[in-house]
Amino acid sequence: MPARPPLSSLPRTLTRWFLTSARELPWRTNLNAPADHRRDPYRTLVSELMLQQTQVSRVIDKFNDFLTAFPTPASLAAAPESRILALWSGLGYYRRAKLLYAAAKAILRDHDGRIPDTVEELLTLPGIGPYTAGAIASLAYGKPVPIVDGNIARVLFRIHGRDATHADPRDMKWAWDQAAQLVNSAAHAKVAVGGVGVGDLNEALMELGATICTPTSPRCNCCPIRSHCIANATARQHQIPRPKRPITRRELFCDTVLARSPDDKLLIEHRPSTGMWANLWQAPTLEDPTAAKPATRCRLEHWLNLKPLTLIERFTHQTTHRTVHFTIWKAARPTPTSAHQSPTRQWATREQISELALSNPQRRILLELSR
DNA sequence: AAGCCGTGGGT
DNA sequence: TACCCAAGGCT
Repeated sequence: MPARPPLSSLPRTLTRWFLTSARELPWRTNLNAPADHRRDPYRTLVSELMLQQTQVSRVIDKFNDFLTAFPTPASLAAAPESRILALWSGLGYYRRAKLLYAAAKAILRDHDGRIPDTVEELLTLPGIGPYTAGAIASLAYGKPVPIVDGNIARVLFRIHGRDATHADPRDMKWAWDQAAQLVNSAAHAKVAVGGVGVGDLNEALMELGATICTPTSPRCNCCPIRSHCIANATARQHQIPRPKRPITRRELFCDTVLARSPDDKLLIEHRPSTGMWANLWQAPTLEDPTAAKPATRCRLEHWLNLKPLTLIERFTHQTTHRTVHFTIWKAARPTPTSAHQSPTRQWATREQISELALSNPQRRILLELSR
């Protein structure tokens, strides 16, 4: 077996691979610019928030729409929150939209509309934790700071052949230390002579994890740093990292009523500002956390003061922590009377509804099942 | 500090 | 199919 090359040569090998084979993504704008101006900080901020726990393929269209609507931090900070949430529809983890909005306001108020360039300042902004702060500082500003996300942790565990898991804080601490060592060696070696910066090393590590060093079936034969990798040398790439312990999903029953008025409007209501799908809109939904089965027709008719109701569809919707059983009911020719009104309930056209913030199941209910 | 927060790609 | 888990952060 050939000896592994010194780890000090890894940053150069990796960044060279990255600069020649990186995917073209809308937030990677100036790959030919100097290393500390390669990315626009605002585009980096928005993309990093959208990319938290979310795959690249899910983000691209949302990112483009979002930047068309809010091209600058000032335009974002000045927008109504409802519009921001609407543009986030379908992305999931909707709290991120609210936090990004709060961050934009703080950037206008405390930083003169400029995205901060230090980890310390970035960490004070809502929605920005250790990973995102380091990502903005290094990717957008070329600062020599480490970052560790799920990808980079996996890559580092495998390179070093460490029997580790993302769930163990000690393993993650170790990964941050390793990432810092790599960044320091790259900064000292002044990889930047060729216009390559520490940001490129960080992004290269992520790109490798996302495209080559994937969780299951890594493509080791395409890997530019295969010769550095202990997991590959010992054929343990499939065992590293160890799987997280499985989560148990709670069941939730949602009974949703589709009510269409004679003038072709649908009844909608606003969800509370906490919990799942916070602040999103939905067709009136009875959600009983203690129920083990759908509500009875009688209870629903009484609840909304609408009858008769007919059952038109059932489906389940999975989230990370829940299995949501939807039962969809249709109200026969309701008239928009005060009986159905409440502070959070109103009638709206399909066109209006299509512009609102909706969860994916409610989008299906209100815009597809209602046809 | 463990649970919570969405959705769909990949296998 | 069912299950893992993704450019995490907040409470």
